[in-house]
Amino acid sequence: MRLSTKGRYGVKAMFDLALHGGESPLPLKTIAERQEISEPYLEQLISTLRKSGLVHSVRGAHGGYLLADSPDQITVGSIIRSLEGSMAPADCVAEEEPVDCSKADCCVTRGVWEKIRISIDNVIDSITLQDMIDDYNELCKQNKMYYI
Amino acid sequence: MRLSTKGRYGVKAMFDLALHGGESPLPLKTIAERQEISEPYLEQLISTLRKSGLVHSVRGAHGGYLLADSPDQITVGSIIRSLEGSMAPADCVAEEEPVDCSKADCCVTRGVWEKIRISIDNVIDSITLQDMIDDYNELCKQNKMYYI
DNA sequence: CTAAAACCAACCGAATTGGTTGGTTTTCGT
DNA sequence: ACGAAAACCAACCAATTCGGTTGGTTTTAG
Repeated sequence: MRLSTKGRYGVKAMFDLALHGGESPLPLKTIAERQEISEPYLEQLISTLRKSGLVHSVRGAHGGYLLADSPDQITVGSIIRSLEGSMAPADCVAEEEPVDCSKADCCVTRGVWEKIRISIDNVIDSITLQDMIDDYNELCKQNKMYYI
Repeated sequence: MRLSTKGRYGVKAMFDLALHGGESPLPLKTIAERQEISEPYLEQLISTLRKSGLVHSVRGAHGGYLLADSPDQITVGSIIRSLEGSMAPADCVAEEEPVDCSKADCCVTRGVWEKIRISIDNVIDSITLQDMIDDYNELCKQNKMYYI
């Protein structure tokens, strides 16, 4: 049950924006190169993130992207959900428009899928970009591994 | 990040075996019909489960399948892992042969994927087929919904 | 005016998914 | 001894998804 590159690249890009972005917009090219992601592909992903209101864009020369909110207000969950939809292991337990099954009221496996979904949601909704920055500062900076 | 039908059908089939199976082997046809799964497709899945040692088979007429252990010894995790591999959201945090990344020692997103994997593992390894039977008895039997 | 950058739509090859088809072997009951 | 039931097995297949690429247009700072 792998996450697709959409979710993984999306989180990487948003983390990059949180770590290296500031007042002035960060061009996509910079993010794509630093995170080693195909730029035109990342463009599709960030377009989705923009439509979800997680980033703002500035067009034209010296344009780029900015986080729409402070890093401690943006969760990994909101990023992943924007790009991949619900983290439900089965359609019948998705948050948004769960496919309803005729046997739902007596489906034991449904209970299992729901427990998994809730458990994933708890994790991804509890991690913010600020948490990741803090991790980065502990994990990497002291090892003299900057700007990754 | 949906589970594929392999994992979902596999858990359903194993639950069916736990609920309706007994001393004598249960033919696949019965399970497939009751769970509304294509029989030849389910055959591929149960073949995998057999090779993983989760079920035993009896060939010939009046043959079928039996759980290899008591329901309280078989976890949902072992079933899903047999059919789908690790529940890791990214290759770099899979239990078995994690693809190692050159940046692993300074990768913050890796930490996120690992937390997700551990959280999923905790849930699926804590649910046994016996737990599902107990849920069934509470949830369905009192509503007079037998044999589903 | 030009370069940089966001924005957009359409296309594409490869892999995966969710099966099906067409057998063979084994074993029970008669 | 034989027929039916059932496990076992390998190969094939259509549709979808994945992970992009291509080829533009619009916008804006300098």
